Amino acid sequence: MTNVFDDPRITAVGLLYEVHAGLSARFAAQLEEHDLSTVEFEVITRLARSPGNQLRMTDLAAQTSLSTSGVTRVVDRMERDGLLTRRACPNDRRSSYAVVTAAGMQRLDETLPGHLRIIEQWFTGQLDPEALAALLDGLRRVRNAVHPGATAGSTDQEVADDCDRPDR
Amino acid sequence: MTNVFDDPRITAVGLLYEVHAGLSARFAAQLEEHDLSTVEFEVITRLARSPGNQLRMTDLAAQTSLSTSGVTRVVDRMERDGLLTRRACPNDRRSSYAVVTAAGMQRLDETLPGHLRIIEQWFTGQLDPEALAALLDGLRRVRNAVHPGATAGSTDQEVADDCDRPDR
DNA sequence: GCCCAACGACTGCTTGAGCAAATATAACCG
DNA sequence: CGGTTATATTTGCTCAAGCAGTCGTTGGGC
Repeated sequence: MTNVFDDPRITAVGLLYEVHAGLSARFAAQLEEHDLSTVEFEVITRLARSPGNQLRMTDLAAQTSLSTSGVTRVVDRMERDGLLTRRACPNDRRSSYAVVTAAGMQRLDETLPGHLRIIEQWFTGQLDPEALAALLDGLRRVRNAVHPGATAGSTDQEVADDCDRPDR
Repeated sequence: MTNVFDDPRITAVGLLYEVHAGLSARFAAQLEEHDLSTVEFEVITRLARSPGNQLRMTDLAAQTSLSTSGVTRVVDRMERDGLLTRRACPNDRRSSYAVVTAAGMQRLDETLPGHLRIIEQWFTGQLDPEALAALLDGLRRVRNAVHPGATAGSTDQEVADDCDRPDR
């Protein structure tokens, strides 16, 4: 019975994947209560954390797990549902912005607290502070190695400089 | 700029997700060299680690991320490609087994070493033993909490008892 | 100013996955 | 034994996502 699949490396990956799957399922369940899919939540979050609550379609694609055509379609749906709007970029008529509407911001506001609660309940709250720190530290080091260009957070170096009227 | 999205909980999840995405991408790239998709690899692995290199369709679905209809179709494709065969269950004519063929086992043998190398290179090898242990311990605890019925490993309690002629 | 390469968004097509219905079989109960 | 209920798999339909091609726009070289 001493087969390859008991290899600790396999086990390690299995663990990571099970945690991911488990959390994803919890998230999906909670998001569904607010009529949001996982990608819609990701999209609206990325937009909301960006200056002016907007991003060009391409940048949005770069920050999410989607291709540009995927973004086109998610934004289509979300625009239809009133969560987002497209706005033309005044300086470059090829580009357009996806902007979160008031309704979209409200939906996000309704959704976030529960989302944070779930993270707390099933992830961060499961470990005492040192253990959590150790976990995150390990993850961070692996992330930095495997980095597919991530740290996607605020990568907007000088984006939204001259192409943008961030107010409104 | 002190917005909600800098919340450490969000960051923690982001880290986990980036690690997952990064590793998944590496895996997919290596698997593609051997003409296997992620789910195909998951399927063939689950089967190969099971007694007789086979599993009933339903059990296979339970052990993977797929629905039963999803399993039907993956097995369709893999059968067409010669990696798997269906075999009728002699005791229950509703059930059928998916069995790994010799070609399937060979494909898996060709694929696994590289797969393990990738895990080592980008994941387990990134941390010294204690840090890795701490990471895995943290993951394990979160997994046990969020557990969607996982520990999918050798859950086959008394499966393949009377419904099975595990030999050829 | 003109041309051409690069770029941004969108669309047609294909693929893979899930849900729900259909089919076949099994098990149970009287 | 006959009927009802549960279980295993497959199939029809729908939908979301990617790739590759299209169209309009931009910017640089000359």
